[in-house]
Amino acid sequence: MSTPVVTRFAPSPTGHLHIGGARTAIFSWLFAKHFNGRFVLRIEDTDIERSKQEYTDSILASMSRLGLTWDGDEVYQTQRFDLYNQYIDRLLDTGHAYRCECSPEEVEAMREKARAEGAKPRYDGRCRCRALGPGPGRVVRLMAPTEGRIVFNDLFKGHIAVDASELDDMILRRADGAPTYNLAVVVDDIEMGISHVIRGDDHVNNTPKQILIYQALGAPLPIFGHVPMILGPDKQKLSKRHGAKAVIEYDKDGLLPEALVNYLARLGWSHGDQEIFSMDELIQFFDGAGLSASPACFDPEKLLWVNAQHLRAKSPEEILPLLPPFLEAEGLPAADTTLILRLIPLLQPRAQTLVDMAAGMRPLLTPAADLAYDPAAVAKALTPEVRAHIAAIAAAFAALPAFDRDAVHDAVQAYVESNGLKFKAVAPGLRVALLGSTGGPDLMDAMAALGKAEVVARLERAQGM
RNA sequence: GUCCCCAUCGUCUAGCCGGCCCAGGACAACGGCCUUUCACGCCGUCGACAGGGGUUCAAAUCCCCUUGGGGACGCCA
Repeated sequence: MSTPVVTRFAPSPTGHLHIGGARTAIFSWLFAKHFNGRFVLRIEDTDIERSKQEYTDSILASMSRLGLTWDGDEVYQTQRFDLYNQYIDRLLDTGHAYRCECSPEEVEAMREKARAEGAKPRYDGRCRCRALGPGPGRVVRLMAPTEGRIVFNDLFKGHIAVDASELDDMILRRADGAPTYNLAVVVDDIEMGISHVIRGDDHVNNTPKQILIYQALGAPLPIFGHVPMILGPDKQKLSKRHGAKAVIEYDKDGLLPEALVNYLARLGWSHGDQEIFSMDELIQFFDGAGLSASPACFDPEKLLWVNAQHLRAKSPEEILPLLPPFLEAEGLPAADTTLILRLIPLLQPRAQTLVDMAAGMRPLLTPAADLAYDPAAVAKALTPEVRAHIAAIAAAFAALPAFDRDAVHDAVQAYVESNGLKFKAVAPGLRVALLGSTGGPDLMDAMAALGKAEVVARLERAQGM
């Protein structure tokens, strides 16, 4: 029996969950799900200055929203200082760590010196052999090996090697007694039984440092997998102006969570030529292979397209409950669910987002009396002659026993034929009279959906425009 | 500055233990078909192996250099 797969996502609650972090979480989650493993969540809140509860809440909400469920309760690092200190003491006892009393200023001077010499800025290890005991202002540093190479095989990037001389004796415990990030991460990943550390690319350089801690602790190494960053459309670092919004923002834009996940997963990863994936398919296909080793640019256009595909694949019943907030935002009535349910299929091929869909319903959901008419369209399509035809068609409609698509279509067709007209002669006028403008869904579908009374009312009102 | 990583159409990518690739798919753009409109859909066009050296009968595929991009160098995470 092979070791169970356990992956994790470890955000710091210093902001909302952005798409970069979400994408990392998605890959970590998919990997665990693919191998029937566990996926756990750890809140790295040791930076008390910047960490906020509201961000933790927001991140958890975003995770849930995306369907990235986690196993067990979240782990908070601030609650585990005792644990970290036990490990640090162990390192001290075994001679893998030592105390250092150099001030931050002194260390900075060392770094400056190294920089000036064209070397990597680092602490020079001057307290290594002093065997200092506990004392105010003293930190604990790792007794790092001075030579050799630290190598590991990254799940996504392959072989990575760094020379030990590049690393210095990193601080494990600060002067105020708080553990340092790298120490806490290693302790937690060991304690939580993480088998695969899947995280952002910005941590590749931390990995050799952490490996040193694992080795000092005599703990087995997990497998590391660093997922490449996302860049803005201009290849620059992703920033707010590129649409690098928090995950929750996409809800407001009318994006479906499964579409966001699909897009983000497909960004930097592929499975043949397939573009659209359900969650289940992603789990089935993502086994860690095929993830690109280079950063990818975020493309809002394609996100929209992916969303449109998911929107079209849904049933009207599935979309119905998602619509009210968007209709309200448009100032449209959301109460008539039977009507809305009939309208959804008409808008599905015409909308990329729920915002589009709600907006597209405006001419259909606005009561006849309030409908806005586009003057240019009225002038062009509603000539006196056409108005007469429309009046006659309205009368024919009024006499119709049934008002389904076929009945409406036949009625119009019969009128057109008996008057020696082309369908095209009345259609544009009918459209403007009905919807106020020239665009929109199929005429017959729209009329059938609106119902006889509403259609007749609209056609009559249009006579006065 | 030093170190690590990366490099196929504008973008996401397939291909990458060499020949099936004068490089395939998708988004975007453009053109056409369908059509009462707008869309959807369908068909088509434009468009890439960063540059230079090798290795080889043969390189997008292997090696080296250059260039470019990203990341990292904290008593932040």
